[in-house]
Amino acid sequence: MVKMSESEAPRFRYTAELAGEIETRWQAYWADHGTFHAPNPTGDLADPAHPRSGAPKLHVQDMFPYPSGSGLHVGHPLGYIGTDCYTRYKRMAGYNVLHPMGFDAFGLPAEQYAVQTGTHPRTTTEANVQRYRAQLRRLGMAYDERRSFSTTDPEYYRWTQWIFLQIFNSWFDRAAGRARPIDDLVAEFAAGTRETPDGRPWAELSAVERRKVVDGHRLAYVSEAPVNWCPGLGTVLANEEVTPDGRSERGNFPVFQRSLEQWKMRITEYGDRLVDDLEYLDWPEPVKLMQRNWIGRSRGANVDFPVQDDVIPVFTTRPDTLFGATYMVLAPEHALVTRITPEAWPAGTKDAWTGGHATPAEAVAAYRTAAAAKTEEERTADGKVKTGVFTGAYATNPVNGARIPVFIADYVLAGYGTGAIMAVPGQDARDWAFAEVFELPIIRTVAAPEGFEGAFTGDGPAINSDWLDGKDVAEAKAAMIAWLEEHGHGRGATTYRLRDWLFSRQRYWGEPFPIVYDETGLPVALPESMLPVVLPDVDDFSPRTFDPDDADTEPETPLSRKKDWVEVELDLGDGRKTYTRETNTMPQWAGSCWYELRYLDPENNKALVDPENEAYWMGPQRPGDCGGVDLYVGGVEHAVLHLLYARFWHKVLFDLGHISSFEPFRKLFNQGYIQAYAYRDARGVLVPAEEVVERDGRYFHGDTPVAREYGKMGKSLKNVVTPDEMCDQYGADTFRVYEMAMGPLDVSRPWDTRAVVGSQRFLQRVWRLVVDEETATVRVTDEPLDVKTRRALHRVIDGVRGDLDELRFNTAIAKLIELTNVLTPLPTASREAVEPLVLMLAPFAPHLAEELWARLGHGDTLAYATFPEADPAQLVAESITYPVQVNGKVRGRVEVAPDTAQDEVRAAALAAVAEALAGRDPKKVIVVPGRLVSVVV
RNA sequence: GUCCCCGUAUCCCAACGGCAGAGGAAAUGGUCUCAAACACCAUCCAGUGUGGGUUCGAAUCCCACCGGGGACACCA
Repeated sequence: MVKMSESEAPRFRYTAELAGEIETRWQAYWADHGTFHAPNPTGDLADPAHPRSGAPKLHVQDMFPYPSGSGLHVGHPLGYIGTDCYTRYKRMAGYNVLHPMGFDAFGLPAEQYAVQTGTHPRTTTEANVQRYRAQLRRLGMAYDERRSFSTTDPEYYRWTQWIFLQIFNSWFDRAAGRARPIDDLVAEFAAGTRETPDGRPWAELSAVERRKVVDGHRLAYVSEAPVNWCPGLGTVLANEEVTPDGRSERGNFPVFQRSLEQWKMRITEYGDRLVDDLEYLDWPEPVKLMQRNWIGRSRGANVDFPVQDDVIPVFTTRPDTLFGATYMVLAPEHALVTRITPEAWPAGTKDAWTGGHATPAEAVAAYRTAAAAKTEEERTADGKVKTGVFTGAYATNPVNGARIPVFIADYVLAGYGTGAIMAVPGQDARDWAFAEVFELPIIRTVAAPEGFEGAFTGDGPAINSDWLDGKDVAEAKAAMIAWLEEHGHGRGATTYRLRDWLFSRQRYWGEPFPIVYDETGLPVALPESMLPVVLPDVDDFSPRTFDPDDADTEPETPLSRKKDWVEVELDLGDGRKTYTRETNTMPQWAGSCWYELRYLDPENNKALVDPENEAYWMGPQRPGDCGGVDLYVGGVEHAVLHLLYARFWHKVLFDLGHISSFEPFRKLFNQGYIQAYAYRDARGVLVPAEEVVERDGRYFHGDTPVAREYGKMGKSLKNVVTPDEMCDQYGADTFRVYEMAMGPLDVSRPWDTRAVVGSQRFLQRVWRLVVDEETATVRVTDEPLDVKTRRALHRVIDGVRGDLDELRFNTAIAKLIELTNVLTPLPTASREAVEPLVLMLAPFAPHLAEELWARLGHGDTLAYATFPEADPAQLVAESITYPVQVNGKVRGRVEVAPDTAQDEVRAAALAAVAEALAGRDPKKVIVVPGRLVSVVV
């Protein structure tokens, strides 16, 4: 098809073939000349002679991809093209632009492929990275290729391991609210300024005891704790990697709670700062909200409720409602349940409370068994109907001595707060629902509005609350906390939903820990000089996996089978000894937790980043600024996981003085997705989307009618379109312009190959404006523009700059098309308009723009040419046409000079609509300068 | 169930509270062609999801509802 047309089209038309030739040539030029190298202030990448050396900086970054085996489809590069257009514009506008790209290359698919085929994951990964690089180069991305890396490069993960050691070798000083070196903690213990856990002097502790105390404070630590064990994957998972219905995010296998010894990171200590510092960030509100939800900070109080000889602490956000606490509920799994359960039902036990059982012990046992058998899904699915059972025990409400029954119920979660609550049905919808089922008293302690039914959770004066009466909720909370603390019944407290980050995985394809164990079984950090700990080759890449439903299994790591690697003889200061290596590997998130920093100084082998380079590219820009990447573009699916972990590591590095910014990404932008239609025939079988045709609004595959559906682009839906196909059929520049012109960057939209031709026609018109299609001669003249066209040109320049600054690429392109359409019919193509047009086109269609720029007689790349600036004098219209409205309807128009006084406009307007007024007196005349005149009669 | 975002022409999308259309696709007609495709020219197409309100004036602001997408979902 394409070939036929080329044989008869004018010889020098801008076809896909010509575009391909131009594109290949300019890609080579850019690579050969290092056109997009960005100079650093210091170190290997410093270059004082660079045209942007010392210029204002701009650091723009994309969320780097995992290089999958199937390569890029047209949806993947949307954000990359967006940042490329933006940074090319900003570079021309005078900024020193850092726009790098790397690869998040550790991860499960390469490992699973290795398990199936025996191919080393490194082989697969490197081949995929090469393919991605080639695809991105073909799209004309202006990356500084010197700054590219994969997280799997030993020279990269050496620093990932180095950061792990920083975290391992520090602790969180709550008084200071920040991380400090672990040596400071040891010094405090030794000096006696900090008490040891059991109160004995530091000197009396044995060496092993001391190490255990210190290890208990490290930000990275090993602990035996309930974790998410996924037998189907053969590994444990972080909470964030488990779906709400209790399955693995990857693979969708069942996940079980098991108590296992694993590495964790003390991210919970940073809960407050991770919430509070969101204020500094220019991020989409939904993402901030998701982070707040995930961290789940609640302020309130812990209150002690005596139950027989025990004291059960509860956490509440509403200490002000304590007088309304009419019963207590423990989670079924709560440790004290058995102890407080008496032998017989006390007098006055209601039938509804016993579940029909003869003794409390029976009732409790039956309820616990039933609750344990339920999955997480079942527990929440029928969440409306409250279930539970009376334990037979009574607690004492500390504020008024009231005797209140203690229940167990599965609406109280063992893992949150203290696993027990005081129930205040008057002010809590869940407690209200439970109280109705179990006929429990309801006492309102906040005055509800007249006629209000149900639990009232709003603000209002306290009632039925003795000395709290009349206070509003906030006052009452504060007063109650003070009272509890004064009388020893409780204290103010803050709880988080966030848990410590499970950091070890039983996988092969990840960063090894820089940790060994000595004869005590305690971890020992390897010194920096031994980094990187290189991932050894093994024969078998798979962790031991199990029947996905078999919870009673134990993880076994691939590295543990490599005995000659695991056992190692080292001198770590105590002479040569045998140590055992840690055989877990780090989770995939590790490499992406800090890559924004390595781009700044990728070849530095003395530090992860030189402080001067970090301060220049990412440091705070003004007092009160958090610093960070100026623009970070990626999908919203990383709202919690990656972005939370990266913020955490960044803050630790900040605390330890390695960097000057305390947030990694100042501005975040979530790009939309390109989705695609898929088609099924009557049997429900997918047919290749490219073979489907539309006739009269219906869709056919051959002669078979097919049904259209809308979804992700992917092999499974048989609707993949690749950028390579688009480059072959139209050229990379056309593809770039099309993706940017389809709509705003943050809006998802369907792919439509048929519509791409519109962008090609546009570029062809621009080409034709400069180059004669028959002779290839340049047809641009030095004749000045006529006055009207000049004004149009400057309006477009002004608009395009404004659009680009706000990432509104679609409207910027529309304005360039508009300008082209204005210039096309003119008898002569004037340089005065064509050159700015070519420069403004450069961010979107860089190859074509470079080619035209060269043909216009410029000897150098336009990457550093000045982006056109509008002449303010040209933006003032020579005359203004005012529509004149009478009662909201346009009844006439007047044309006046731009500087006409309002009175004159008013007079002219009234004259213009005299007929419509028909002699009526205007009640009111509104003149909106430069816009319109509105007459009210 | 709660919260957030979005509903403009056949489709993708524009429009500081001020004449609803910037741009693209499709469709229709034409120029070119032996013919077709490409290219070029022209034409066609909505009163802004629905109902109220504020205003001289509402796609835009407010309220309710409908439809689509997303987040959270016993977190005390």
